Amino acid sequence: MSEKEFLENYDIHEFDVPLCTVDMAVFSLIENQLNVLLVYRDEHPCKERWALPGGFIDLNKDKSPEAAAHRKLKEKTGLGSAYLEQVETIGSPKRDARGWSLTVLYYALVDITRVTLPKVGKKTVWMPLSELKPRSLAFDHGKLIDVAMKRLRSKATYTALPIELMPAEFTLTELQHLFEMILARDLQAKAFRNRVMSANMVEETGGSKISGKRPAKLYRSTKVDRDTYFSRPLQS
Amino acid sequence: MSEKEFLENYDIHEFDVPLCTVDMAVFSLIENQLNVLLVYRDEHPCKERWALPGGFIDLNKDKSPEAAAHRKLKEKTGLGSAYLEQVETIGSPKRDARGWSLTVLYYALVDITRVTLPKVGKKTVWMPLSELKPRSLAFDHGKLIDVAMKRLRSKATYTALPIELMPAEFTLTELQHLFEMILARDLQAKAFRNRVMSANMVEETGGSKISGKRPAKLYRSTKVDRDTYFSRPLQS
DNA sequence: AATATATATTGTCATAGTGACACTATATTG
DNA sequence: CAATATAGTGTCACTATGACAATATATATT
Repeated sequence: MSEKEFLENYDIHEFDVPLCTVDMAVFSLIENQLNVLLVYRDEHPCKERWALPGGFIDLNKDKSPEAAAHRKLKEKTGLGSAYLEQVETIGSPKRDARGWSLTVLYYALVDITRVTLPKVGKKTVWMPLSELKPRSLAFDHGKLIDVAMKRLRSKATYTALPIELMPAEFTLTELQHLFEMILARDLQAKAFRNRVMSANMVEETGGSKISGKRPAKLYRSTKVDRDTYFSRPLQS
Repeated sequence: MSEKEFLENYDIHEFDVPLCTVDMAVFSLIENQLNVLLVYRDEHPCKERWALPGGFIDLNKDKSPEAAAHRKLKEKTGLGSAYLEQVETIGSPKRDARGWSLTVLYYALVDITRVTLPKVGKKTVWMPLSELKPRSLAFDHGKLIDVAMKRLRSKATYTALPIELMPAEFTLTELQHLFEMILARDLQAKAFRNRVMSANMVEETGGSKISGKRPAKLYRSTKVDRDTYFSRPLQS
């Protein structure tokens, strides 16, 4: 049999295949709190529960799982571009009542000032991580958020990635607070500042911000390569 | 409609779904060379070309993509356990002639002295990476090996993971050669030894190995947690 | 206007892991 | 016993970090 004949006779519907989805933990920083984007489910399964944005890969629209994730991110946040990273692919016969299902999990870091939640369509909400009840979410999405959060935490120890969550201009103290929140521990101001400055990850804007007493200098991200790692991770 | 009714009426075969596979880059160390396991394809598509071990997730046998990978590893190498890590999930409409396909890529590190290739069934071969012609492989498997290798290289800068490739007993010079091969650069013997010893990743066996002149002490892995990272990555 | 106070920012020093490279140790070979 | 090859160590400079004291600059208070 030639390859042509083989392909003409091949029918994927003859086989048992898993459900195949893409899910995303979209993180943002709102009033000094880490938030994650949730979408309300109007339909079965897990009807009337909150879930991560995501869904089936559209074989006609999507050229890759990344493309599917970007499409869904755009639908939910209006953002055409944002930091998006694949975390892990998780599958089991149990996680979706419809059958054996596989999801490619991503996380996205967005600057909340650039987001416009859609006014029509599905209900979406920013949920502070501190108020999240993981068990209440649809499917295993509580666990997925946990996996994504662990990855973000790990990244924060050896890259400046969380800077993606900051608005256009920010102070180093604000940035330090963000890292402290992600890492769930306090950092030394001097060590943190040396680290950030020597990596050339930010530059002064010239402006300053008064948040009480001494004004803090404002910085912007220099948009260097996200893959540039610090020469040492923060100590545990 | 109740959830029960919904599920009874749900038929995955109504939808266009991607082909869903698991592929593995199984690395081993043979005669001081990094090798990768290849399987000969008897059937279309990509008939009569070499490919990575892998294939469709079996919804009846496999409880997770990891389980599918472990099952295939056992089939091809006889190994019931080995270091196995998910790398990335890659999909596109083009990579498989049968249609839109998604593969969860893993890499495995095996001790070649514990491997027994199956005598019956598919032809399998250990291919030295130095002799590999990536373009000649089936599908995009050349690229997959490259992705897996990049991950292994990255890991070698901040973990002792490659130790999984070594036999039960080995000398530090041999281990250093392995790291040098993976990283594609020379390392300082003193720095390397300090690093390995202070992390308590190996212990002396008491024996020694004569490979010419002064005998080298033999060590074994202490099987500490694979997730314990060095406090600093090797400099680039 | 001087002082208290809160937050921002910097100075200083000890510590620890790395790279570089010279040096020592221990076997075989002729 | 000397030459040699490979194994393994001593030493030092460098650098990023943690710890914490010290300084800077604004507002609030008197």
